[in-house]
Amino acid sequence: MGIIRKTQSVALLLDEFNTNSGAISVTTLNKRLNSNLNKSTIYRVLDKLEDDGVLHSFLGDNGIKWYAKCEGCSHDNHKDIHPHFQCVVCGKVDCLNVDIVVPKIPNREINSTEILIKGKCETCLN
Amino acid sequence: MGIIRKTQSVALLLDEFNTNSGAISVTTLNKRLNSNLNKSTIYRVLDKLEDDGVLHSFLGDNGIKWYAKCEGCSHDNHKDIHPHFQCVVCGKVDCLNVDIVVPKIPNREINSTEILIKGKCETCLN
DNA sequence: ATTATTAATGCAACTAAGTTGCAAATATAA
DNA sequence: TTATATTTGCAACTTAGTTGCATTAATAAT
Repeated sequence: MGIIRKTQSVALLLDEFNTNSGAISVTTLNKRLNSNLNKSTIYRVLDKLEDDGVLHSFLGDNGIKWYAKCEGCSHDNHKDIHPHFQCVVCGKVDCLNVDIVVPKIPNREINSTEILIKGKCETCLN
Repeated sequence: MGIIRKTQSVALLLDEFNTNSGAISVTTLNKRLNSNLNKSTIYRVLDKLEDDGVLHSFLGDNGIKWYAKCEGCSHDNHKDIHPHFQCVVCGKVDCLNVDIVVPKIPNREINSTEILIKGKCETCLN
């Protein structure tokens, strides 16, 4: 079940994603908002926003959860399956607007695919 | 730095990978071996075996670390970059012998790519 | 506008994965 | 057989994430 009431917590969290491009890790959100929001609240609201198709989540480098805004997703159709890119220098993560073809695999049914590409981002290249 | 001495711990852990096909999660190894080995030892030995190119590691569904035997890797050349498949029913994880083409991305340097495919495995399909 | 209802929040306590420092044990070299 | 240095176990710790419950605050009903 997703978001039902428009609360301060929801507004604060959504604001983070509206004022920043790219993905944000849960640990970063906790550090940024811990004076305003309890960590349980942060986890619960993010979970609901994902349910609603507003955010999508994925695992970054150390198994830490990241969230980013969805484009064209809904509750039962998370359709922007795209790779994520994590910079090994600055740690920043972005969604990549790239298609990667995952071949069919004999005798297996594919539900979803998570692709994490690691390397150096634009700003850290030089 | 990798393995230097041939200890009981190393033998016990390697045995797990020799008698089982597929990948094994750290949590499973801890459950299986906790009467023989301390968890610190398990983490440390796995780490060294990865350094030596005997095992490779990756993150499964919930950010839990999995290990599997390498084929043709060495300390400074982990060359079997392949996708991993995790069954959403039984939780089993296998290495897939499949090539997935990751396109070059403008203004970024790609170091590595982790691909986790989720779905139903052979045995859980029916 | 006031009250009633129920979702959302804060809090504290908890679980589980993973790490670390240090003393004791055990491979290997001398 | 002894010396040395790696490896191990242990206990204590860190951090991500979860849960139950009482309180707070949106929303609906009056």
